[in-house]
Amino acid sequence: MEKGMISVDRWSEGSQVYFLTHLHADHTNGLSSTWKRGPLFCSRITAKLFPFKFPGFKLSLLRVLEIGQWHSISLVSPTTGSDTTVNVMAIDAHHCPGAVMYLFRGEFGCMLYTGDFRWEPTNTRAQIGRSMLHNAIGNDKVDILYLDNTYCNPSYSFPSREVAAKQVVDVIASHPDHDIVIGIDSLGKEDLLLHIARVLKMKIWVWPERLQIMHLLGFHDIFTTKISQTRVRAVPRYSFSIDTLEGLNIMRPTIGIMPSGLPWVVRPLAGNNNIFGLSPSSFHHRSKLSAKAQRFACIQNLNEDSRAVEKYHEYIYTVPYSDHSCFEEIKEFVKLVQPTNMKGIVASSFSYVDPLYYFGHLLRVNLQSKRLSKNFERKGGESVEAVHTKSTLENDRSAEARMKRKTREGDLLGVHVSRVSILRRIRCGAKILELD
DNA sequence: GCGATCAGCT
DNA sequence: CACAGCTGATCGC
Repeated sequence: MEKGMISVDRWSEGSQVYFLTHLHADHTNGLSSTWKRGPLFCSRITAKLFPFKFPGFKLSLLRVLEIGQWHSISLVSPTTGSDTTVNVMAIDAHHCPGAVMYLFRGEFGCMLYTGDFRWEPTNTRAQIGRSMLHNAIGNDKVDILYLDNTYCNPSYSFPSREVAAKQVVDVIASHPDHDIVIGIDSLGKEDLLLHIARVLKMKIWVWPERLQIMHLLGFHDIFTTKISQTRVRAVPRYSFSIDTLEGLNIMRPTIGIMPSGLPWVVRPLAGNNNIFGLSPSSFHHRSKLSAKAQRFACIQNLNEDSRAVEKYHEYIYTVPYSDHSCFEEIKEFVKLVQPTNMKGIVASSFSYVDPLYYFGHLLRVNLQSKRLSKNFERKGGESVEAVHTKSTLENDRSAEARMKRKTREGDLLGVHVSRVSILRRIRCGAKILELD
């Protein structure tokens, strides 16, 4: 078997060290309590939460990286077989608690793996992150950027979380006699809940496991599991549906709030007309616009930057609160990093767009990648695979073959996208073997 | 009986 | 359709 060096959010065999960006399930596929493949690096907060998600995990394998500090790791070069040093820095990704990006320097060059991230233009933590990253890169150049391309399409435009949190507070305040349920996951959106609790001076109900996580994160006296103490409840997103809200309304007047970067969130019932806001069908309709119309739509979106609260259903509001960067923020990030090449880390079953399509022109001048980018734009679909292959450090043949089997080329959104025909979203992770 | 994986669903 | 995640069935051990 070919020997590897480093894996990020990938847990198959063959690497000497492994890095975890954050604890969401789509980044930990393959990780388990019985893990024994090698040292696992993560942030301090992730390490603190780790035993909760993976009880029995051999903690001697966990390595905490302090944010903003360079760490040296001794590895064996997969190309020469001799000892080599890799330097790595973790930087706050501001996605969910503990989420970090990793900047690597080694014989393979300099690479940045963002994991999932959100850096709003005016956010303090993002500003600290930007200057930290800028200083860490210094005069070096980033050879390859692995980018959170979740919302890598101009149609994804939404306000900062600060603005969206205010929208949520407004919705709650305008329903003084209603119970409120907010759909959240097992990690993330804490800042939103803290904002609500502080401004409206109320506790927030969470389910028991979530309360434990809140306590691990250091939030005491704000959350409760006693239903009588508050009218605002944060509930698991999977338990949040139109059916649930209709059921709750038999007992008490209740509204649901869905914080999401996506314009559709709750699966409509069969036959539901979706008369409120941007429905799945209207999004599809918009998606069929030509590339030119798409770009026009995106300019319009820029002007209205703050997408508003939408009433999705009689009892359900969606608020554009996202823990992923919107299109403009991704673009600013790429301009900051100026990588020589880049690759998206998210392959969505619906709208995967290679970041090179929109941001190829922002790359540091590099003949090979410029040529690839040009081919990509000229020939479209056929060359997508070529760009994918050339721009990746991935070398897991079986995984690649699997991807090819499951991938077909489509022409959605007026751009050539690689459409994955399976239903699940795929997080790629990265395995670094050698310089491309 | 247990963990890993997958289908189905939200 | 899915930002992320649950439940239950099945399979190999």
